[in-house]
Amino acid sequence: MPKNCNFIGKLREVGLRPTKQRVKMCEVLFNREKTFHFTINDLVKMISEQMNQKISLATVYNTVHVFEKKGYVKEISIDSHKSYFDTNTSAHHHFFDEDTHQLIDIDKKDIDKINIKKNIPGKKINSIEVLVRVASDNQNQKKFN
Amino acid sequence: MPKNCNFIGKLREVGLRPTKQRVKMCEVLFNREKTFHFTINDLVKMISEQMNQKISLATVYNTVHVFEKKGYVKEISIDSHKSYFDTNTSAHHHFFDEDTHQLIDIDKKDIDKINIKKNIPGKKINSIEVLVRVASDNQNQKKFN
DNA sequence: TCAATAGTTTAGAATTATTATAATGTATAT
DNA sequence: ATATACATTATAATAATTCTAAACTATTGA
Repeated sequence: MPKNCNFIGKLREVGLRPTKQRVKMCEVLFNREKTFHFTINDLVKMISEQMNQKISLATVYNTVHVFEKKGYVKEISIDSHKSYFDTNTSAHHHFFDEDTHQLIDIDKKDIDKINIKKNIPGKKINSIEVLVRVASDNQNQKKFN
Repeated sequence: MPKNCNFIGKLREVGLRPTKQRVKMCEVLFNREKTFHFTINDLVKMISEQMNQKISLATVYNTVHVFEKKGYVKEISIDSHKSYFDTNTSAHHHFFDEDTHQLIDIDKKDIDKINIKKNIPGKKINSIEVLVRVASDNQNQKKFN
């Protein structure tokens, strides 16, 4: 979603009423240069800081999930104990920094096309995603292959 | 872990007392031909069925996590709402069937080596894993790239 | 414009997955 | 055999998420 766009219009387009909570969420999520990775808690914190009024946790959960269903954000599976979301909804790859728990997009050009030489009978591939776990170079080193 | 091995000895090797609960868990997890993917609930159900005695949920949680720390099993991040474990602890790739919620290993030879052309300064790669989501061919089709 | 209504937000309760606790039970070393 | 350290258990606690029902608000159309 481009910067500074008309969030009220965008919300109407997908059949959502442009309430002030939703418009504020759009600003926090989409009014930025780069892809944004967040957890529900991150979002509640940021919205609370930017609004004179408190926002309910349930509203943030509900609205994020509506946005997910409508394709505005996408959930990333990294850690089964926390839900991470991404404002980049295309299938793409990530670094996950195990020290800081930060997600970083991997540019499509920085990874070769993945070719799966086998398929599951009767099943179609929906997505192929790579997760590269990284950590500080001078500690916590594990082998990989 | 090979089939029909001495679980009591294996447990002792990593400093775990071979209680009947742990031996039973070993049998369920490792006494099989192929890699096994499971959730804690799967395991409780299977163990309960195979033992005359009930096993506590907490024991299964605790023991699975001890096994994980000791490198007998490995957690797989697929779905942020459920923890999947795998008896294949090497870094490898998976199909995830979105219809049945089943995990299937991808053989190393069925996927080309992944080459990441960029790195994060000061960070070392710990693992590279690919997740291929599949679903029934005649429904639920999404584009991928 | 302004009420009717359909949809939204909210606080708090409910649910689910997981972890901690404290009492009881058991494997092991001596 | 017995003491002791470690395990198991039922249950309580916690954390993340979802549900609920009442209050609130944006939209529609008279």
